[in-house]
Amino acid sequence: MFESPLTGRQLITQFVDALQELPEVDADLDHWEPVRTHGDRGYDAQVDLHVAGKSFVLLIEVKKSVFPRDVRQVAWQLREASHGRPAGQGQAPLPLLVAESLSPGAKELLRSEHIGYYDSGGSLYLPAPGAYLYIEKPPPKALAKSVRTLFTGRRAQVLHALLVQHQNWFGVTELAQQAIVSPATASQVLTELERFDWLVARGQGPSKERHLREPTALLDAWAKQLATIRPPNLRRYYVPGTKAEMLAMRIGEVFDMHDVEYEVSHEAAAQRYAPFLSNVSQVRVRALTGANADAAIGDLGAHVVNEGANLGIIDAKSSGELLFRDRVDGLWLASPIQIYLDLLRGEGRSKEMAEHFRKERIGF
DNA sequence: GACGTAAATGTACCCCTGTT
DNA sequence: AACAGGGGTACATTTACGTC
Repeated sequence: MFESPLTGRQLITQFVDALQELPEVDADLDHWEPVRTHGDRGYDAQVDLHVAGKSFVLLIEVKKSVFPRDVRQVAWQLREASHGRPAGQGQAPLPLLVAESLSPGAKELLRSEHIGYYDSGGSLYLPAPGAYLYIEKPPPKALAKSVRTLFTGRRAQVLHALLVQHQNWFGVTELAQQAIVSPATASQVLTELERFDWLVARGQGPSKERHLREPTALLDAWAKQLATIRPPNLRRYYVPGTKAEMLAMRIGEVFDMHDVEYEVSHEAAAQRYAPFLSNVSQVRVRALTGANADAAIGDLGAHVVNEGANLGIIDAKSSGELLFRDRVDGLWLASPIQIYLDLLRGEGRSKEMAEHFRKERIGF
């Protein structure tokens, strides 16, 4: 595949074309500096804009992908440029950022700073006096994808580690060990989070450490992301001969006996941390797939059912999915973060329970 | 020298598709 | 239906470089 590597030139052209297509708008690219003259950190291009009989000069800065973190620096730079330049026809030139992708947070910041923007997804914001333009489009595919992958697989393990110990400061290698990922993966996730301004850093080089400043924002974003991806498969079973309140313990014993890595999650686990429901009729377990797990399920006398299941199995392909499980009273319970995320994907009253649980047990 | 980061490279796996 | 091959994805590993 190839990632359309739009050049700055192409982006600008696309932007000017987008303006032209609007009614009563005429735009000309009148100045383009592919290479900056040394020392001049001003702007990349200038566009003359005529809209509804008024004329404006746009000073344009081009970037690949822009996050809130980048906005601050660019904002300052463009301000300098527009003040430094003689105003065209009485109007002060308007600063505008053109990028291949702009994150939602970055757009919001730009709007509050009254700096115009355009991205390759077609979003446009131009706060010209007397000629306000605002078009909101979903973020371009590349950005949507980079956000989606942040919350899956190994990367999610890094987020999990950060959330579980959100009060701590971490070096990359230390965090990588805790999350059971490579240092490179941990580093990538951290730099991505920094762009969203959810992280603070102190020190540089080998002594660099990071801390999750916005655990709420991160967990909210994760929850939001979950809604867009399909929930993991659940295998439903009925285990005969055990009373509901004893079922979890029984399952735990048998899984331990067969050396199956597992964790109880959903309602049954939440109930043990923060009682909410009067009774829980189904125990949901995330377990490492394999012969051992099959043997354990067989030993329980469990059989597959469509209705009336009292055991649900969620397959885990690596023990990274069982990160931060906790041994409580002889039973492995999923981490509070994992329980919350699982409950959100559940049915019936489980979303309600998720929020109760987050408030009571997670606290942010 | 130890660590952090980015880019290049390697690898295992999955999904799709066309063939038999 | 079974299968091989292509393409894509998700990570790890390697490498090179910068900073402390």
